[in-house]
Amino acid sequence: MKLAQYINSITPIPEEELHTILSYFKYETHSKGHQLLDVGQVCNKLYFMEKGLVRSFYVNEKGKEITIWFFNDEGFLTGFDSFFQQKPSLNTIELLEDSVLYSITYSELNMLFDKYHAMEKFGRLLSLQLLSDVVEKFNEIQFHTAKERYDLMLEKHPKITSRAPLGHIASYLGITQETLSRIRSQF
Amino acid sequence: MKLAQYINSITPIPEEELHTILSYFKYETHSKGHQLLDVGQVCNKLYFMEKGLVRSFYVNEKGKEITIWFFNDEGFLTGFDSFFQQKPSLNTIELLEDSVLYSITYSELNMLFDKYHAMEKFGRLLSLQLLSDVVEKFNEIQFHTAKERYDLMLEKHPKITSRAPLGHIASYLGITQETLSRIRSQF
DNA sequence: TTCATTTTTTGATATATATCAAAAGTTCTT
DNA sequence: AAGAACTTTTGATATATATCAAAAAATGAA
Repeated sequence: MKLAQYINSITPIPEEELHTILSYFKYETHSKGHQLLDVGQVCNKLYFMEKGLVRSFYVNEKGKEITIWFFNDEGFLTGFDSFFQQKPSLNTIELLEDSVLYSITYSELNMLFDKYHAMEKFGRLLSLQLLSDVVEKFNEIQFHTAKERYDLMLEKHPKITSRAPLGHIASYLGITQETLSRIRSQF
Repeated sequence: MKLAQYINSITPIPEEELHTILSYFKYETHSKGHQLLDVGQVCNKLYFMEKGLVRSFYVNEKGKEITIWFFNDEGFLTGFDSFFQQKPSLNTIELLEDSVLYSITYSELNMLFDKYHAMEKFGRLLSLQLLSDVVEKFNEIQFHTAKERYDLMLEKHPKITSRAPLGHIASYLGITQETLSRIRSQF
């Protein structure tokens, strides 16, 4: 199972503890278009994605959907603010492809954090990794031209760039879809 | 001591453990202009700031200093990437005012994480808070005009906005200092 | 397979902000 | 206190990207 490997690669967890931890994760599959989280809902689950493509977005004042992040690798995702602070979400999380996930609830996760020191450490290291990912994205977007942003995205996330719709990618990069279309046609 | 209160406000730590933890923090004062971290150095300290003003910046391809963050509240700061991954820093951390700090080394901190489950939890929650701060900053900057960015900064960080030089604020907001000067004069 | 819907492309024009240059103001040093 | 060095302001012009509009292409449903 990919999830076990993933956890162990971040920090080693004693066999028996890991076994208990894994037992709390529930296998879920959902098809394209399914919403894991909607605006106003309190996110109650942390997901591990085994396969699929997902995005988080919000609708701005002008009614336009702004994509905040994509996810397609093996790894954890959730409505971060909503989940960790248990408050209503400002964003929607939507599947862009049929996906395979494992989920754990907020209370189960916290129980495991309290029960196992190694699990708490895993949580700390995962948070630090998320932090570093966010900072990286930030640097890729601010201080770069539209073309540079797209090139960076092509380089760092080629799978997402080829699978997600142009409009979603454009809003993720903070540019209009017309501009992205022109950038693509220049090559 | 502000540091003890701060830690306890994030997660309660048993009296005796907290006492031991605090004993590892060293009081440091430095004057304006002092660099806590320079490019190429591996950051070895996590700082708690009790009083002062500090910024982190890098020098871009054109030789211009780009400010990444300011800090003036009571709270923790370090060269995050460099410290947590123990790799050479890409940024400089510089004091903009005489400051009062407490520091702990990387190895001491990790020793405490391993020794006390409550400390590990503190580390996890602190990382999550940093994550949420970074996401907030990101949203304030992307998708806003130069004027809106400045107004948001004025609103959220009035102390920094009045104490830091205009050029530093401009690069932090991702605009030129000429533009920021014009925004200010419009009021 | 066809029609309707959604997504992408192309074109013309507008606009916010950058860039370059120089003057004015402020702060630091001796 | 005077001069040097740095910071901020002001002006003129350039430019990347947005906006608005409509055509073309792709996708999905019946």
